[in-house]
Amino acid sequence: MVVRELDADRVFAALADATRRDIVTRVLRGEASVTALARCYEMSFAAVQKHVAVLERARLVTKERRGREQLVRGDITTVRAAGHLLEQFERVWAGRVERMHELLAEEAEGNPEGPS
Amino acid sequence: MVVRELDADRVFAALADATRRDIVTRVLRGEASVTALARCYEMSFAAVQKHVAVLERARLVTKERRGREQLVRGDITTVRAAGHLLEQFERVWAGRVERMHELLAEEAEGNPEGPS
DNA sequence: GTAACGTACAACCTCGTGGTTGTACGTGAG
DNA sequence: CTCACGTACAACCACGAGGTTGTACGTTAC
Repeated sequence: MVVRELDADRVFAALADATRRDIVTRVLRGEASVTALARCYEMSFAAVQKHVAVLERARLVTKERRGREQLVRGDITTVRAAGHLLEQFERVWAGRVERMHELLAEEAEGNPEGPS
Repeated sequence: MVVRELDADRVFAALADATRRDIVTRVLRGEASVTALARCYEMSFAAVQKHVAVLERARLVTKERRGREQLVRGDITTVRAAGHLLEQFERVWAGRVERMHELLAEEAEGNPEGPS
């Protein structure tokens, strides 16, 4: 397996919100309970809980029960998987540039073996 | 300027759709008109047009009029900017690991100058 | 045991998104 | 000039996202 299947739709959608990106940053720095996270933002506990749920479905965070608390921690592997997807765009783009160079080279050489 | 201000919300939201990611791939490989793109997908022209508009607002693509056509091309710099944002998550995560190592080191040394 | 805490979830509202069809307008070809 | 083409945009619909409040349930503290 490629470490794990990446649900690109869910991951990018989850990252498309400033609050959620902030939550990811916090729990990447160190685990935190849902209520501890909720205290950081000016919105209801339920709202934060939903954000965490979105991040969990995207596998950007994991939850682990400890006593009556639920500890949330960031999952760096999913972040990396998203980064790799972006790198694929880079490769596509680089490939296009390479093809352009080939064309230019052929023209400069007077198309010795180019298409008729 | 940091090359240009990245609107993370818009960029990630734009990337959170398979059709739009496919469009980005195509126009990163080589420019294409909106109708040419529309022919690639089983949805109305207007729908594809909207997707392109979303990508344009996120600056993932640029449009340039040529005659009666509108040429769409991918903007690799925005893709890179998004990648750099993901790398910031990596750094946060790495920083946490580093701090963990410091704590372990202090414990191993018997906390010669640690907190009372 | 009881009370407070941390969590989960349902119901509800509003707004943006992704799709449709229809219409209008500028440009290029014949 | 005329007509087809490429594009733009408005109106509409269905659905999910993001927020709220209220309620319920398990767990810890006292």
